[in-house]
Amino acid sequence: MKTSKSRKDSRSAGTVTMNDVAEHAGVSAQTVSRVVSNSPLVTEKTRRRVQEVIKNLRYIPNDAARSLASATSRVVAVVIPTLSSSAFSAEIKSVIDTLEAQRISVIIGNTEYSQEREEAIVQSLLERRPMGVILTGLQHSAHVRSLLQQSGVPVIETWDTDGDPIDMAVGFSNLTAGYDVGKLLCARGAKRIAFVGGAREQDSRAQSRYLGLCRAVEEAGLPDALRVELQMPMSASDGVKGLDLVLQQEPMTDAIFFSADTMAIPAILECNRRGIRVPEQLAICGFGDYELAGLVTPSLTTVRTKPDEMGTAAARMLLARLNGEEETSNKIVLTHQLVRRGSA
Amino acid sequence: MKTSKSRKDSRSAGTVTMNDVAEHAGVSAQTVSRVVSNSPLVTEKTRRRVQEVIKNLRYIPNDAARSLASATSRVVAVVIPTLSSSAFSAEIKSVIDTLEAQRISVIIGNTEYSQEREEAIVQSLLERRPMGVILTGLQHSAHVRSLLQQSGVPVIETWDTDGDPIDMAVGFSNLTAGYDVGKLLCARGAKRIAFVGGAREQDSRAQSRYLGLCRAVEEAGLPDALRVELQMPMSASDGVKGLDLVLQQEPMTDAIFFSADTMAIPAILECNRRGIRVPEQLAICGFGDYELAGLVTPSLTTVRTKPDEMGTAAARMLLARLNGEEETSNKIVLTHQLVRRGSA
DNA sequence: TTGTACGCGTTATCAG
DNA sequence: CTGATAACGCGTACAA
Repeated sequence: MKTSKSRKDSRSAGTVTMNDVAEHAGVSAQTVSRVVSNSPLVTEKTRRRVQEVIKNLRYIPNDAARSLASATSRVVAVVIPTLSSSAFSAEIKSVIDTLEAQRISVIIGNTEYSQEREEAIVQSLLERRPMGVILTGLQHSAHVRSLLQQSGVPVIETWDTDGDPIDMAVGFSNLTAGYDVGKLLCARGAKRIAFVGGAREQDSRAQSRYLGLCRAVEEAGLPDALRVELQMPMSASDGVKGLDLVLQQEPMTDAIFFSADTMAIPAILECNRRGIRVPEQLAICGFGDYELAGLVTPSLTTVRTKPDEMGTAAARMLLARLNGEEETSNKIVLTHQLVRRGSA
Repeated sequence: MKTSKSRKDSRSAGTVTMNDVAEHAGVSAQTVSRVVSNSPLVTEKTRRRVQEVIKNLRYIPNDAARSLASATSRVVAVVIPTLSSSAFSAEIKSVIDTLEAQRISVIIGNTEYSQEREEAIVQSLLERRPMGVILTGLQHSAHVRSLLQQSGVPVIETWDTDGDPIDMAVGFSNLTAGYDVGKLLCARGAKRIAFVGGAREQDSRAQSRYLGLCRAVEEAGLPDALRVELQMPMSASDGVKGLDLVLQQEPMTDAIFFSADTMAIPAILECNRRGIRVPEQLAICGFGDYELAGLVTPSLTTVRTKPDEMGTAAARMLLARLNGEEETSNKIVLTHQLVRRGSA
């Protein structure tokens, strides 16, 4: 009879383990394990008995032990730049929904657009030995990249396909999207175009859209687009602020491309209030096709991307890799659509 | 020399463990463990040496092993009804930010307003032995409650304080908030008031707001408020739909209380479009004080709650419990404010 | 179909 | 201040 203070005593005593279930059911722990994991190698009868005991004892498997023994984790990490954008929320929702069926949980890392925070977050997330890591964008510090590559975890980068992924990527071309917007604005006859977005180092995707815009502007033989940089993440009031800054720096501006509908929608509202006629006097184009885009007056011309499809695609791509399926490509380019409405 | 196919071979071979670090550093694994966990019981010299090796070998601790051995998990689960509401996103962001400092990760469970999904999610999340579970609202199935209570995990319910928590709660009184709105609308002289929200069983918090509204309406001696129920989660177009349904069922309605700004804002925009004068002809009140509330015309009268403060408070409350701090109360009631603007 | 032996990578415990 | 040893709860491999 062991009397030494076993470690178990000091733990939350009441924890029911697989062995407890096994004893009560008169089977081996292994059989319980089989029942829990739905192995077909168990008689219907014993399965029922074991499940009964599981229920009575309220046994809940310990995932840490499972992970340790099986070297897999049922966790996927998603790292995003902000939680205050409906686009990223929608992406996460799709990822969660897609992975839930496989009983995989999602851990969220929130960088707030900071590369430093991204490093710390990735490092910390890797300790959970996730089955995959879903990042935002293609721009990451060398440290993050090497960390991820060393670890061998499948990595999926989202929201951008204008570059080479660490491993896999699902997104769209921000460059092309920006170019499309530029073409439209030029075709409308805009002469002085401005762009409002986050700092270029902070949000490289917005930067790509800006570059696309510039290309179109240049092709049209127009002067360079004014670029107004705001602090990320952007809020609705930044729409008004961006509008102010543009008009202040370049009063003759006749078209503004906002890097997100978050800003474009308030900008339209503000124009209405000030009596600035949209689009006649000032054309406005957003990005993201948020819900309200079609409901404001004039309705917002914007670029529709599909965050939910992107999330689903990312999750599927990851599952495919985990299932060892053959990959046709490591990069999925989703289409975006220029949704032409009233504001431009 | 062991030659049997050890299990290690079949694993992702390159994994560096604490023992590897120990060998390379010429110390015991225990010392490495102490260094990793910042134990003060290590000479500065050996600490440096070990850290050097950790860096060179790119050692990343295995959290599953840590959890198993220490019976703690550095994970907190947050269960919300939808990810498409900025309110819940804001709450989550605060929770993540507050917990990040303690290197605690957050796992998100998304119920989509389904109690069934909530059960499955809670069950599954408990397998991770989270340090705490943060739920939305006070309404949960008996199964969920007993599951949680049995497990012994600290539970924090948010967004509602009109009832008894399983364990702890942080929120505000939806009942009072609804009552405040009702008082305001009545004071404005509204005679026929309507409420637009989700199905009552799905969203008990909105239901409480409705009940508060009803009380005020009754006190004013007005006829019962019309209640229009929509499918959760609500989107912007539901604002227009809600408006339509109300006017269709009760054309003489002169005030609408929407259970969320998500709907109230599009409703205002739609009224503008249709030439319905707000608030003269139809007063509109929202809930949540979303960013755009102050930017539409007329600006939206609404109730401000503070999802971010709620998230922070919930996280802190949890940390306090984990630190064994004494609790003054198991329920924190945050204030809400009726923000009176142009629409009501 | 079921059971046994062992190891997964780490921390707790206690001896030095 | 450091190390040896024994768990932690489960899955893998193989035997029965």
